[in-house]
Amino acid sequence: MPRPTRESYGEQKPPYSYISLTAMAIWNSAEKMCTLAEIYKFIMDNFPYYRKNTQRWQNSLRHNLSFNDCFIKIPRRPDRPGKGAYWTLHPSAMNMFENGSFLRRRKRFKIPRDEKDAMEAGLVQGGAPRQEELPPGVPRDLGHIAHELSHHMGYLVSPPPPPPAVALTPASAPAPPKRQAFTIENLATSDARPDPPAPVVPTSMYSAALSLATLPPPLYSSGLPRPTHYDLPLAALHPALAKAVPAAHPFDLQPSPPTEGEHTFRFSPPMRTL
DNA sequence: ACCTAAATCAACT
DNA sequence: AGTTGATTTAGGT
Repeated sequence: MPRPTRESYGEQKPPYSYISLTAMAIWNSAEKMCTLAEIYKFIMDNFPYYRKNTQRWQNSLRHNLSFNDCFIKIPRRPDRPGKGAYWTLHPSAMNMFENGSFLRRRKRFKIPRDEKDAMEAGLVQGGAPRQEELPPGVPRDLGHIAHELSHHMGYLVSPPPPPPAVALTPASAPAPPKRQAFTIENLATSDARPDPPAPVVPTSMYSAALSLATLPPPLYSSGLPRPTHYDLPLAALHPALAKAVPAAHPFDLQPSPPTEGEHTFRFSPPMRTL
């Protein structure tokens, strides 16, 4: 039996929930976040089944985005005009499919009330999850998901990030890499050569960092003093990722003095004048 | 059979 | 484009 590929479901409904499909679209995107239109496109491009009934399933998909706490809406920056906000995954939602089923999670992901409130009120501090909220199984589960996705879909990673939301200093835009297999390894490292034990990268942390970096000024200045930095719990940061992030983005991402025994990284978005 | 996540329909913004 | 509620369907045990 041939290995299933992204096209192998044909007109049949793929064994993925809308949540799974949406997560795939987000993971597949270079910046680990995308617009509704991009999510639609990803699904339709890859699953012929969804090329019809669009009114029905797209309504359901939107319902999912709003209803599920695992999806976070990132408002579009004014200097990045276009339609709709960006959607990304909540950093703590990475073990959603730990039971190996992409049809139904063991439990619905809900973020705690207080965190939700903090997010809505300040958003700045709330966007960075506290270390202890990350379930221990995160790395393994992420690896599992990536493996599943590449197995089922024969996935290809999209081209490199376009100029990120933050103003770029790029003397050299990274050359468009060849399309690579959709693995955490390839997401994390720019050179194709794996480090020995291939530790799994918490890409969710990368998302969190990027999410903060792309917060529009109104959000991180609303009512609050504008922070000069965030201390992010990038506890398990893969060395390759640590290198990759500053390469693509001009902000500082450096180890800060460990507080309370935990590793955090000081993340300083570039200051912009409004 | 039961529990509850996911899908659907739909009104409202 | 996004939010919310009500209701039905169906996955997992």
